[in-house]
Amino acid sequence: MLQVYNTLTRNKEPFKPLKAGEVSIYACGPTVYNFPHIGNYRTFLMTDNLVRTLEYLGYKVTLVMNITDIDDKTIRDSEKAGMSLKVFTEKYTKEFFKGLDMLNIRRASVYPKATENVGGMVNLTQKLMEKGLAYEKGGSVYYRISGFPEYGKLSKIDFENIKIGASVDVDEYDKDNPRDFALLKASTPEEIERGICYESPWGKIRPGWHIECSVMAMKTFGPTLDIHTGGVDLIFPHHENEIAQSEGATGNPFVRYWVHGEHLIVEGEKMSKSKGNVFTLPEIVEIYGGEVVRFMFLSVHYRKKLDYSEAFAENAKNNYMKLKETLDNLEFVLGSADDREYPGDEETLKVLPELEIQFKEALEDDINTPKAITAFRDLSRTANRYLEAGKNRQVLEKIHTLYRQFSDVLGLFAGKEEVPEEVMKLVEEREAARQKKDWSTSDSIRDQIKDLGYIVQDTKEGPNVKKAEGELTA
RNA sequence: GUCAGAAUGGCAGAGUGGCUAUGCAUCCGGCUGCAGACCGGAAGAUGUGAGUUCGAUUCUCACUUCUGACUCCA
Repeated sequence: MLQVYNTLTRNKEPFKPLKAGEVSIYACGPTVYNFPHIGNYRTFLMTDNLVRTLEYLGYKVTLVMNITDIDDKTIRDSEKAGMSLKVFTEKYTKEFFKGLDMLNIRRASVYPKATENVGGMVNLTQKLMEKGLAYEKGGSVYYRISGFPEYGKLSKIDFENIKIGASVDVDEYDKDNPRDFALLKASTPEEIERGICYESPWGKIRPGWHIECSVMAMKTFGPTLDIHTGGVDLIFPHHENEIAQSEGATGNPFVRYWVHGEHLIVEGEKMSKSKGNVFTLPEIVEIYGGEVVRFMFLSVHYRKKLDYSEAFAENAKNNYMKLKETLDNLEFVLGSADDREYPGDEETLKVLPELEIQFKEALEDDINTPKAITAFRDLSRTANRYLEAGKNRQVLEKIHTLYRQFSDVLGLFAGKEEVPEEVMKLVEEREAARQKKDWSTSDSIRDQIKDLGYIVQDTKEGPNVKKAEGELTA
C-alpha cells in the first residue's frame, strides 16, 4: 500500500483514492515567461515519478498540469520583448515541453491554459461574491480572508504573529485586509491597449494568479481531487489561496493529499539571479545528458533539498553509468544465450522476486526513489554475478524483464542507439587482427572506433560495442 | 522577529534502542594480450553538549550551522 506524505497533516498517510483504482492529480505547471530552470524541472519530475509509481501499482491516473500564460511576468516580459502575449508565451511553452522530453517526463493528460479559462474564473468569482467571500474595489475583485475561518490550515501559519511582508502590493490600500488577495485584477490602460483584457461584470479585468488553478482543477475533476502537487514555495500563499477559493465556493474539501517537492539549491545556496547561479535545463543536459540529470534527481528523495554541484553531478553520472553498463552487458549476452543449465540458475531465480518486492516497497514508502535505486543496484550486482558464468536463456530473460521493469518505472534507459555500420565494420576488422594476435593493428583500430564515439569491450561472447556517452564532459 | 524543515564517511544516500546498508571515488587482488566492463576484498561517517537507558546514530532537551516560508518564486 502506497504511503504519501501529506502537507495538510504533516504525516505519511496510506493513500486511498476517491474512486477505487483511479487517481486524479493536479500539478502546478510553469509560468511561461522564460526558460525554466533545473529547480522547476525537479518538481515536474517529482510529479512524473508519482504518476509512474501509481501506474506501476495498478492505478489509472489522470494528470492535469496548467500553463500560466497570463500574469504580471508574462505581460511585463512580452512587452519588453516587443511581442504579443500569445506569441511570447507560445515560445516559452514550447521550451517547457522540450525540457520535459530531455528528462523523459511523460506528458500530462491535459495542459489547460489560463487564457482559455478566464470565463470559468469569472464564474467562480461570481460564486464567491454571492457567498460574501469576495468584494470589488476599484475594478478589481478580492477574496475576503476573514470570511474563511480555515484560512492557514495548509501552511499552519498563525496570522496573528506574523509580520506583513516588507514589500506591499501597490494596490494594498484598496483591500479591506492586507492579506486579502486578488481574484481578478482591473485592467490597466496599457493592457487594454495591448488587448490583454476580458469582460466581466466588474468591467475589464485579467485573472489574478491563484484562481486559475482552482478553476482548472475543478473543471476536470469536480470539487474534490486526490492529489495536488507543486514546489514547497507554493504552500503559502498559492495553495492556501486555492483552498480558500475552492472550498469557499463549493463547501467541499478541495484536495485530499497535498504533495510538495523540496527545492534544489546550488552549492549550498538558493538559486537566484543576483548570485548568478541559475542553471537552465539545456545547460546541464548538454554536459551530462538528460538521463543522467534524471538519475541525479531520482537519487535524492523529493522531500529533501538537492544540492546541485559539479561534483554531485559527476557522482550521479558514474552511478548511472554503472546501471546502464549492466543493462548493455545483459542485452549483449542475451544474444548468445542457450538452454543449458548453469550453476547460478537456481540462486538467481530465487532472488529476483525478492528484489522486485524490495523495489516496490521502496516506492510505496512515499516514493522513496533513492531506496528503489538501492534495489536496482542489487539487481545489477545479481545480474553481473550471474553473467560471470551463466547464460541460460530463461534466466537471462527473467533478469532482463525485471531490469526493464525497474528502468521503466524510474524512466531510465529509454533510448536505444543503433551502432552505425561504419563502426561495425571496424569492429570486424579489429577482430580479425586480434585473431592473428596483431595487437598493434587491433589497438589502433580501437582508437579509430573511439574517435567515432564508440567503445569496444572484449568479452567471452565476442566484442561488445557501445556508444561512448558521458565522455563528452565539457 | 515568527514559523517550518535539515544535519550520517571525500561525494550521494538508506535503515536501526544493542554489528551503521548500498553505490560512486580511493587502495589491494582476480579476470584480460592490453584496455574496458565485471567479480572479490580493504579503509573510511552518525554537527556540539547534556539527559533518559544496562546500552543511542536512533528517544528528549539545549546549542551551533544550514535551508526555506512570511514578498513574485518549483
